[in-house]
Amino acid sequence: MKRAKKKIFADFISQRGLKSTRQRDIILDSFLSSDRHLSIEELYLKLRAKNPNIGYATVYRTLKLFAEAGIAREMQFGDGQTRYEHVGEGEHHDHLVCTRCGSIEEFENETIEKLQSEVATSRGFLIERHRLELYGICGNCRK
Amino acid sequence: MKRAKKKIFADFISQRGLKSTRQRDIILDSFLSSDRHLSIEELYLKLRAKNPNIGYATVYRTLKLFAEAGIAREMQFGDGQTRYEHVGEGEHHDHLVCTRCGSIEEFENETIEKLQSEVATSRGFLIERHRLELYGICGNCRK
DNA sequence: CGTTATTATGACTTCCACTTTCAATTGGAG
DNA sequence: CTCCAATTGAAAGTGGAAGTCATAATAACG
Repeated sequence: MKRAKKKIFADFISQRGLKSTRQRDIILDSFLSSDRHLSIEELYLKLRAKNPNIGYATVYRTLKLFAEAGIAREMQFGDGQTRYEHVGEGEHHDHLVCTRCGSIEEFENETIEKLQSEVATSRGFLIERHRLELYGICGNCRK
Repeated sequence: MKRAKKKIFADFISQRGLKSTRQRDIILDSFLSSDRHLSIEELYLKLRAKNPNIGYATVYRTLKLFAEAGIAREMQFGDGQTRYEHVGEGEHHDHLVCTRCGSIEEFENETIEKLQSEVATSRGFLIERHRLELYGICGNCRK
């Protein structure tokens, strides 16, 4: 899995005539071995712990590259920070966001997707993407 | 409807020991007679047309008050601006956001809501609120 | 290999949408 | 009418995103 994404990114880099650098490798490694839904700031701080001389702008730009390469996806959960989640193979999923501990779980539901398509179609609307988030208290916090 | 909301806000104001001011009245009027999903900036500009001496900060703070009073709701559609929509009586609805013209349509679908509850329940998650947005091209733009 | 044309990096600046501050003003209870 | 807390608006402050630019590093060529 990690190997596959590194391959994808390497290919992306060469196809675009970009360069493979130590920083990009470090950032990619760190991103791939992180929780899903990391913010730029969080990844930046995590990286700084081991690499005191890596810049915020580099993390920011590299994450954008990951998104362009298709191995990451930008997300907004209303906390004012952009978060990046790992992208599987074309899969899409929705989120359960805990308003107490901030944890983010994922789920998929085909029936919901189908109903969404129906709503859109009946209005002549062509869906490009969607977002569905349920905010509340997660199982852990309710115990 | 407008009358009812004015009443709600008036009650909110007095319950909290706040004051009724000319600015708040003007802003409330303007908000109630506007399209849904107005950004602070949009409402501010609309107000300035008639009242050149009303401040951005006042509009900003008043809109927050509306949200606290329960007559408005803050929304984010990824365009970097916070929008306020009118709140009906406890109703909730989802959105179709056109990525071309920026228009925002609303829809409701009970079956989807029910499925959401099922997903949450099966995970021990307690839903407080949710957001469902379909992004794409609206019927008008497709013509 | 060494050179060179590019691209990447990181410190710093700018931008933007709020958000807060503060001195002057204004409701409204008594 | 008085007095004081609440409000206002201009301006300054914030935080995260995005841009700038001189320096450093990489890939490709000779």
